[in-house]
Amino acid sequence: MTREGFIQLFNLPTIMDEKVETLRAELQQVKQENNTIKVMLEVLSSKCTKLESHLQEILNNKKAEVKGIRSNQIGSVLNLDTNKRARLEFPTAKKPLQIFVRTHPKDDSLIINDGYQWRKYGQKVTKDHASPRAYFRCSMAPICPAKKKVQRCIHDKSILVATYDGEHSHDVPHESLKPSSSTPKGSSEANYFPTSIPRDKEGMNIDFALSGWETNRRTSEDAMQNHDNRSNIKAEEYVSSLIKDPDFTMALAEAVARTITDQKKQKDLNLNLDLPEE
DNA sequence: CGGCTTTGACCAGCGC
DNA sequence: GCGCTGGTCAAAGCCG
Repeated sequence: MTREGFIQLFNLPTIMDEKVETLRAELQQVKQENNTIKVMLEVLSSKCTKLESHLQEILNNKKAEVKGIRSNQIGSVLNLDTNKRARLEFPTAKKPLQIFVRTHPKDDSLIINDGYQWRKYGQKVTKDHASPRAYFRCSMAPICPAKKKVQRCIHDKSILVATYDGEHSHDVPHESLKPSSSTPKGSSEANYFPTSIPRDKEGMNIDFALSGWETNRRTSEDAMQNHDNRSNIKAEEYVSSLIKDPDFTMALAEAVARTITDQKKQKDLNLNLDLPEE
């Protein structure tokens, strides 16, 4: 055996250890990506369900039009009969807008900086969620009917799901797209990409928090924090144009599906090579 | 002191 | 009618 050969043989365990470490790191990364895709799939699936129900609703409405408005008249009479506790009810939008916001994993607050000033009026632990749901009311105008519910995603607790009800009765506060000074003391707010998604596009809104999360996590965190007003508005315009394109949603779904296929291929390859699986 | 959050109590709707 | 659940109220306490 040559001298070089002996040295190589002597260093073999170290080389193997390094390789194992590299492979472990890669495996870990793939696992994380897998989790992200799971969440995205869940979101897409829920949106698909919403679209289906919306379609069903449209079909039902068409049927109702054919039959006439008789049933609606009966319904309104029934409403008048109710002798229930008078709640301050304002006319709200037909469908709530849902927004997904990524927060720091260690941040357990339910506060999202979306440019408006919200006052928390309740918190509840719901049946199907381990994390509590917080209820907020817009406090920018005395009689603003806008409300929102904020809850953490079941599968990824770093993601906040905000459901908006009602429309604001005042102007959009562009200035406060940055974290506002009126923000509750000491609370860290979630990074937020403003949207101007029309309500009729509900179900097609994009999960800003999720898109490109794994591939560009660090960049997006830093970038979002450093966004100034102008870039936020630009982003808003850009996102709006994307959302208006129905092909974009399809392309996104295809991309997710492709990623899953690629991952499966990689896994099969690893198995063929007899690589250890955790 | 005003504005906010917290939290237990209360209420309405719904299913059984 | 009853129990469960989600949504809201309101008193108490905290903080700048």
